[in-house]
Amino acid sequence: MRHSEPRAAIRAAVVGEATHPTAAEIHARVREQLPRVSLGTVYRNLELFVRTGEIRKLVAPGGQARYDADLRPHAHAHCVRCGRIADVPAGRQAAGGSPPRRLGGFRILSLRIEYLGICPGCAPRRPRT
Amino acid sequence: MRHSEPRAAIRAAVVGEATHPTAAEIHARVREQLPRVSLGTVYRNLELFVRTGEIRKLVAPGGQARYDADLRPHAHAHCVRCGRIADVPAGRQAAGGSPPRRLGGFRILSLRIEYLGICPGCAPRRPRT
DNA sequence: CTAATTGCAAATGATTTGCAAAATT
DNA sequence: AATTTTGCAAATCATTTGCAATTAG
Repeated sequence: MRHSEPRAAIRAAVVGEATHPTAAEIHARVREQLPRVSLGTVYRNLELFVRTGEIRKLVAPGGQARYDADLRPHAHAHCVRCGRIADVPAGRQAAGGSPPRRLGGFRILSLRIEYLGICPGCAPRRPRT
Repeated sequence: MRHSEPRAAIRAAVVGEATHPTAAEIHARVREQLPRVSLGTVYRNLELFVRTGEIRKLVAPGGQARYDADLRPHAHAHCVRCGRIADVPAGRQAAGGSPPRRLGGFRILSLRIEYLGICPGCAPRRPRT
């Protein structure tokens, strides 16, 4: 893998963020510095990073993929309203521990624990009396 | 919700299957009996069933959604090669237990535990010496 | 009779890809 | 100089939607 400005900027936009950005969000951030970078390039590089194991791709129902540069095993809380994803510090529930190597004939590579719910920002604010 | 032939056939195609079919697979099955049913109708009904809680929708990285009529809490093993999804009998790992109601500000609705790996069918068969 | 449901086709939205030009080693 | 990477635009793929016709209650 060669070095390039767009690549470095894309990497920085994922690694520097704790927000699990989407490809479009990453694209926007990269463009602040390098306005000519295309969305296609963002996707190509993210895919590359995922394949080399540098970052992880998170899928959510009915939305864009999000990318996570924190490789430590941890769970996520997905907001079913806005799609936001928050980290759940390991240890809360069964989050920790590495998965078994085999399970029902499958060779297991990784374990994903995802909580679905409503984030604070989307919580229906009860009218004050 | 009214009754209709397409709806009944679509329901039967998900409920009768332990294979976590995709919308396209369900469509194919339904068409064996009712060849005029459109894919749009399949999607509309599946979405309806999901909203009423009759079935559950599973998302996988880079592929179609799959539908699961088994509502008991259980984990899934996703094949990263072919996309197939197998049930993981609860109790194997931390699969069981209902999630906490709140977590990091989120109101938690459900918990998804997904193992990623290679299914038996996709396993690279080691040449017999 | 009235409202829900359908088939069809067109629209959408995210992601991918072909290709010639530009950048990296 | 050889090869990778890019920008752009067009292509794909899954899913959704508008609408007039059909069907259920």
